[in-house]
Amino acid sequence: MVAPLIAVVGPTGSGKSHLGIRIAHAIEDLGGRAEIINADSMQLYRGMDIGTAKLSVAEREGVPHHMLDVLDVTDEATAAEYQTQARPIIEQLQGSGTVPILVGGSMLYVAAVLNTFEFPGHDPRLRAELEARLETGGVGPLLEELRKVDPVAASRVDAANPRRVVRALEVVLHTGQPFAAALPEKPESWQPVLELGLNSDRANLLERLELRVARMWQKGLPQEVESLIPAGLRHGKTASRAIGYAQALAQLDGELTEVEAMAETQRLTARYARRQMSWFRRDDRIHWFDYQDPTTADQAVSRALQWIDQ
RNA sequence: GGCUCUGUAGCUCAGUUGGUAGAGCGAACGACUGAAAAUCGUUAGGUCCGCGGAUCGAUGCCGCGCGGAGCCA
Repeated sequence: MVAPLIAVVGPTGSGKSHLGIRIAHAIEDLGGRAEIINADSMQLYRGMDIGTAKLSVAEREGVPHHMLDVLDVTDEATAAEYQTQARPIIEQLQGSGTVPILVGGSMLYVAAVLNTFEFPGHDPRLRAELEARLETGGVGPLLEELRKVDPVAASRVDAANPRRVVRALEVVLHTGQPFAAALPEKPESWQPVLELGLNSDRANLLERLELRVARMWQKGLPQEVESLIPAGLRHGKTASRAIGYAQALAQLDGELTEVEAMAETQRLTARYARRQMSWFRRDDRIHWFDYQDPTTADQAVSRALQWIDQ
């Protein structure tokens, strides 16, 4: 009997982690087993706890968590790598009758697991070379070259987005195959999944996020960041850009005052939440719940139990 | 009290030798498949501090107010 898959998504600060725990406990109460797979790109990093709102061991209430603290701050996190690691864990749990609950808000990471998609090849050296060329010559020449080697891809990529052009060229030059550069109309599910979404009205979410950031500073985010500097936080390609961490670093360097660092973090967090929603809104598998509604947790839990039951 | 500078989008500021205005950031919305807490696109915002004057025409020139900054007494 293969256990069914559940996912909890939504913008930062909407309470995904706690809902995940609630659902896991509800399953345990019925004699089943459930474990959580983190789908937050920044919670992958060891030592990044306060700024990523990572659940402490106590807060996990005995529910096993996977894909947490698996990277060093100097490692680069990528959705493709995440996909290759998270999927086997999910399949393994399912094989042993344990319900996997994917919890996280990193849009591309969630999609990489939930949708049928294989990332085309990657070549770090070629990538670095293309990025260097972008740095010196701008997108123009790169777009020109892409036009020569793959006209179809060139006409479909977002020409104004250097990152997309670089990736398209990387894929074509590395694989020798044309690059699709466009997604299928309708994403196909990797396997059946119950996707639960947590959100509320934006004004309320913004209020919560502001509080949350202030609390991160109270809990000592700058100190956490300082302790990660010897580990190489400054040199991490992805980790050093994490919202809150970059600002706390700037504060430590005297480039921002504490007030400015917090304000900047609040601003970026709000913007991030919006982008998350603009991504998740398109996924019509998601059943949305309002975190302000006191019956939400119960409703979501019963939905999950129903899903497992069938 | 005197002198100088200053008041333009939510914020910081450009600008118009007089023909009713723009950029960055922010906001709202969207895209997105090996950096996604990334990257990129679209749109909406303005009695150009107020009143009066000369002018065909003022945000711009002149006068008088009001607000802000600095210097001198």
